[in-house]
Amino acid sequence: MEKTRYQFVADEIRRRIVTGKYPAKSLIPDQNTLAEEFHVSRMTVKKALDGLAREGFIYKQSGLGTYVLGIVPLQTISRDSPAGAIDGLTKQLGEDRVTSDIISFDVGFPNADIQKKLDLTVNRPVYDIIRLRRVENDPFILEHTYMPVELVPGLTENILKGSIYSYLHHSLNLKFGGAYRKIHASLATPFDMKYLEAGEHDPILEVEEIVWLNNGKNIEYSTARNRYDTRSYTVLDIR
Amino acid sequence: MEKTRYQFVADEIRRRIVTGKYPAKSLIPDQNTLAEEFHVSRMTVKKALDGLAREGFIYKQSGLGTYVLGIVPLQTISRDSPAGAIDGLTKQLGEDRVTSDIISFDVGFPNADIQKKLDLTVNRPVYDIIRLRRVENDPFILEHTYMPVELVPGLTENILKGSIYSYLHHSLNLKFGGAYRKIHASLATPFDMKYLEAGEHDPILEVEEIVWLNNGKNIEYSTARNRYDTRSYTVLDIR
DNA sequence: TAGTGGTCTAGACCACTAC
DNA sequence: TAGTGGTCTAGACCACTAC
Repeated sequence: MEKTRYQFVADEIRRRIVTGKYPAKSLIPDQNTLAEEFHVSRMTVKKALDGLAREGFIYKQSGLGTYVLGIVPLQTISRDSPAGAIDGLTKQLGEDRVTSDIISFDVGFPNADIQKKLDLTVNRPVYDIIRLRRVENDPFILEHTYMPVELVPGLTENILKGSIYSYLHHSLNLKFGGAYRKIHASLATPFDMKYLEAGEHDPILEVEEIVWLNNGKNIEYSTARNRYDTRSYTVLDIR
Repeated sequence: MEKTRYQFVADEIRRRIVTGKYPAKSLIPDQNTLAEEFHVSRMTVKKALDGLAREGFIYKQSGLGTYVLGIVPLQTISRDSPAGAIDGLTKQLGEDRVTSDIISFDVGFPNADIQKKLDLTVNRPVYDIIRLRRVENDPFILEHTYMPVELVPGLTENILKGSIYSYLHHSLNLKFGGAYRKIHASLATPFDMKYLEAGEHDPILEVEEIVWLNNGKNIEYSTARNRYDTRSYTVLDIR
């Protein structure tokens, strides 16, 4: 797993910004100077800077130069979801802090809605999993997940108690392509009241999502529900 | 405003995907073939395809080729917020359908929280605006906006009744750099009940955001509140 | 007028995949 | 072994900015 040159350049410039060597609102050296310093072509420097611009570290203005952006007030509370959160709660919060109760774990043929969401025909079975994710033992997320059996062979209760995502990544060697999410506020159901210890009139934040692999196949349709006072969802939107 | 070559190529390939000339899940021609067809270099084709991959239209696999992604079930209800919505409600829904009631329009020195959110010192005045945005006359979003006066000179009630964003873009010629958003579910306040016609126990979806310009200056801190049954927030997250 | 970042080229070498 | 996309180069021309 060798680092490419543009990754090396991007990592180093990012480090200089984070450590204050390139202070917020200052101009960084121009692309030709950086190309000389790193012994790469200007195109390679540009590719590194393009990535940093997408991450929100810098902005480039043709004719003027490249500026360091003031760090966005990323006062992300530790339980907030980062923008690109696709790697599951366990990775986000650390393995020790997250545990999962399995509320139900079934297999069946998908109904019309799930067929559409997962892009499956009716005769392809899906897992139907409900878990309560706990953080330091407090109930945190009530997660209802559908996954095509054919893409996730060998799922066991043991895996469900830990991290599905780690199983997908490391054991099945699957790679994510992207996710489509929809965030709602909704009313607490008796289910929420029972498992999330929500009050009758507590609002619930629900994240509904479809996740697909880098080969384009849909791997998951799920809803994740939180009590309104335990979590927000954050998005960083550049350009 | 001439189109660049890679934009031309991207637009044409996007058109072929949308019209079905390149069907979902099929391989599109390789980069060399496309380069020949469009009379451009392979790097230019690659740049076009990189953009389409970020938009979620295709995925590329080294050694194999470039595939058309199945269209994500973008069953985006018309009132949902698209992922990159930064252009204001008026542009999103069309000028005819959106009107605004001005609930309050003040100027003052920013408190500590607003100073931090807008990266201002205390002696720089800010507008403090509360508007009720209506869609086809129904109350829709209760919007509380702070903006630095020095960046938005000449704001009037007339502008507030229409679209602030159109004023920023077309009259002041400002360009957005990005936004940081935080989405919450929260309890209805008496204010929500009065203006959004929310019931006492209706959950509220709140989008809190900081918007900055392409020169890195923060232009807006705002909260936008909706009744839970009128709007979701959607995010497309690639790779 | 000198300096900036954006675009574009023609060619090279690479790792990976399928056969 | 042939074909794919990824990376990288050295150089060119451009529009735009500041002086």
